[in-house]
Amino acid sequence: MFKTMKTASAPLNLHEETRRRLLEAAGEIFAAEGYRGATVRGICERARANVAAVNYHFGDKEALYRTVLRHAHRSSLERHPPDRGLTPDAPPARRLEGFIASFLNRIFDPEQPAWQGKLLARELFEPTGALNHLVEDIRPRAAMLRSIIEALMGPGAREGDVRLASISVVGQCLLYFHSRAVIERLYPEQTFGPAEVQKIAAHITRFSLLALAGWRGGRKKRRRKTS
Amino acid sequence: MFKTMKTASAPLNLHEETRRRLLEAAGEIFAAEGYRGATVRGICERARANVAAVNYHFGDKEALYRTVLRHAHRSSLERHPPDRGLTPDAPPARRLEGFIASFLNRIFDPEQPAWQGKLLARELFEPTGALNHLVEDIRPRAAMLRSIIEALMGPGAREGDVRLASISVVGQCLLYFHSRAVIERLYPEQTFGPAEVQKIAAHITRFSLLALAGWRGGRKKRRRKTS
Amino acid sequence: MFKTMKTASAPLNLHEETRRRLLEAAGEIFAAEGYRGATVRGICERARANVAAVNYHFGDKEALYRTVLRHAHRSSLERHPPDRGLTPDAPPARRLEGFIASFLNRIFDPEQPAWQGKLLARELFEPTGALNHLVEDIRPRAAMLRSIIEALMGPGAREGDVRLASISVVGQCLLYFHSRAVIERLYPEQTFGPAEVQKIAAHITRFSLLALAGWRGGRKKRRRKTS
Amino acid sequence: MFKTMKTASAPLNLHEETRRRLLEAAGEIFAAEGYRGATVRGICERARANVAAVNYHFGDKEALYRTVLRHAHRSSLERHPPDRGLTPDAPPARRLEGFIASFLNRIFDPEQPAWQGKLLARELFEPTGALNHLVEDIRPRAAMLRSIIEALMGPGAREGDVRLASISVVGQCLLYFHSRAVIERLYPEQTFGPAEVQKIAAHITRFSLLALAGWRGGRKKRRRKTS
DNA sequence: AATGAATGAGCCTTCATTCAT
DNA sequence: GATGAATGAAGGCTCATTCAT
Repeated sequence: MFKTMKTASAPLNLHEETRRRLLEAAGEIFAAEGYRGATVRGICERARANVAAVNYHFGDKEALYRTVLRHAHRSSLERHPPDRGLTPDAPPARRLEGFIASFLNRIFDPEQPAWQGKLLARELFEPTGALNHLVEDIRPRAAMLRSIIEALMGPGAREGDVRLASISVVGQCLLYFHSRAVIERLYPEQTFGPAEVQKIAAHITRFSLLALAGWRGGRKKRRRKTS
Repeated sequence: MFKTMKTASAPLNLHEETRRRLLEAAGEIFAAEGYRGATVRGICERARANVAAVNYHFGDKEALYRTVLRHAHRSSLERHPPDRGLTPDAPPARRLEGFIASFLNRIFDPEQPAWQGKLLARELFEPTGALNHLVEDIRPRAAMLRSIIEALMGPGAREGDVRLASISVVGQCLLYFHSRAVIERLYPEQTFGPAEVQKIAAHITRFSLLALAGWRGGRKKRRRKTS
Repeated sequence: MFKTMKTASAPLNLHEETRRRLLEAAGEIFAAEGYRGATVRGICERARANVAAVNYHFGDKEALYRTVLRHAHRSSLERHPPDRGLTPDAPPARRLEGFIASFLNRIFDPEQPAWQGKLLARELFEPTGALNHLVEDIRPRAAMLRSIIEALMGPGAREGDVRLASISVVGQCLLYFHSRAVIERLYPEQTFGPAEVQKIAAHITRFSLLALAGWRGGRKKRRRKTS
Repeated sequence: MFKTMKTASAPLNLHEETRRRLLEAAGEIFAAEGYRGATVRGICERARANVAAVNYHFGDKEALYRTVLRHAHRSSLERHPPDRGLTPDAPPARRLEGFIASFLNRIFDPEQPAWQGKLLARELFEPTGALNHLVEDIRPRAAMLRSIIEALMGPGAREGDVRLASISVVGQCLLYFHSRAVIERLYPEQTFGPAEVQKIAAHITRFSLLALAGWRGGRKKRRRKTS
């Protein structure tokens, strides 16, 4: 009985363990060197695995890359769910606040391995084809944000405006993701501890809510004007 | 002396001409394929030069890359001055509009080889030291934007708020630069011709102006409240 | 003794069954892909056996190949006896017809796994010693053909002529075996269904009988001339 | 002057010389090991060339193979032209004799490197795709043979019969090509010096002419009968 | 000065084989 | 006895670089 348990768990664990090590090593190297710059040999070496391990576990280099990318994005999403536990019937302003806060927390999560962000940024800026798969993971969140913004803009909001506004919101967050190095150099006194991140989230939320409120008001006014 | 004159006359022109063609070809290919993806052969072919021309003129591939980067760095901002010719005493709303429009036009300029921005952005992933110089070029533009926003926020604006607001404005623009690939996949119907870019610029301007106006109003209200 | 009985009963059947399946699968794949083109994995997969089964049952890939070759060697001629059941006292023309038809049917037999002949033929390129055994199997059939031809050529036939004529007959048949690929490319409309094969056999038979008849007649004529 | 001659001829010779050595080495190794069994590394080694030489001179392994194959076939054809200098208006019997003799001389040419025949035989029996190109070289000769046979069969010859008869003629020759090893073992006393080859050619010619003559006669007779 | 033929290091991948279970 | 996860040697090919001219 002991034996069967052993054969049923230990080898599986070894298998999974090797796989995990490969993913970890691949993530770091892909992030540091890019897809083409990374070498299967280097990844296997760092993972203390055989040269053929990548092909054995994942098929080929590209499949490994896709897996790493998805893994990074999903683990990040799981640690900071974009809805923050708020149901769709919560007040839209609070939902927006939750969305933005979770977004920023994802970006600045000190627990998340540094390579995950770098890897995602690389793929967003320099797509390799794996982006197509990744976008499918992004799509539902984009839809969620649009529904929040639609609620904030009011019933008469045009689809195009909702879309542009959602991009405006995301853009304010993502700048800290893509251009953090520049911001840190422009404003060295700016730090990104939990308190500061919360402040930034509050700012973006307020900035966006004000814009959206004004939009709604502006539409009304303009309507009155034109009518 | 005779020798240098010889090398400095007609042959030098050819020499320089080849060098120039190499730089241009390299820029386009580096931007399109990335550093690893670009091949020396491909660059030389497009520049109608010899296979050995890169090594002959620049030493090796990496030196060529650095030179291209420096080159791009120089000429990037000349075509689209951030103030769009507006003097500092123009109305701040118009100055903001000019800033945003010039920013977006730079990103989507179909004339300007797209690679210049791309190459600069690549520094964010693979800092080679050029980033520090780059930031110095950015600094005055950031100051200009802050001055615009300060004017829009009113005299009582806190420095931190101005800074965050300026980041909010820039973030809305830069998203189109960093994550264009994602946007194109999420919204395939979205195109980026001159008319659309103008629409986007108008949206960002309006979104930001509304937020800033609300901020001012909000501050007043809150002051009244707190006082 | 107990032990051997154990291995010789039910488990042995499974053992032998797997071995048999491996041989069959190997034969088909070796014939289709060649020795180098065949993969141990592919063979084991088709045989629904473990990856290591080949090494376990046969030692290594080459030993499997040799075994398959020997196997094919044995069962090749049993299905199409060269005399087609005709007794030696049948008319020689009919015996020739039978010989040729059986030869061609062997080549084009859709039932018999094509690989058997192919594997034997491969010996011609990569002699492994099996060729000598193969020739011994061929020898009696060659003798039979010569006796048929001798009968057709008449009593005065010289041994050298009989031999060359027998080669002429065999050559006409074997071309379809060795150069089928070329024939199919030169004459794409040519197919090799049972009806066509029968036509071909009839052609070769007629062609050969006419030649042999002419030979006999020619000899007579020439004798008269020279006498 | 001497210098320019040197630079204009020596490098070219070296280039061509390397190419030639590669072809020679490739021919031998492809013939011995087959397409898959041969390695680019091994070929380059034997040709005392760089590992990349094959890709440099021929593009890839397959292109090298095609070139070698064609080269072997064409050089063989050039040494023994199938028409043997006979014009199409020569008597068809003489043309057939020439065709067969040149075919056999090609097969038994002691000057031709042994690998050329082996290589061709391999490709005929185990096509790799290069055969499609090779067949285009074969096609005109097949047409030539058919025209000879048509002339011998007389004006009423059906196309199908002409084709089968041409295959019969070629088959008689090719047996010595494909199955020489078997013949040598079956009839050890048979040698293949120039005199014997001429004898064989004479036999095949006579055998075929008799068959074709009989065919013509047979047709006439049968016509009379059926009419 | 400028070329382009030639090089060799190194990449991804495949595959027969092994070994612990 | 039989498995299948894991190995490492080797293969074809690419590409930056060199060197004789």
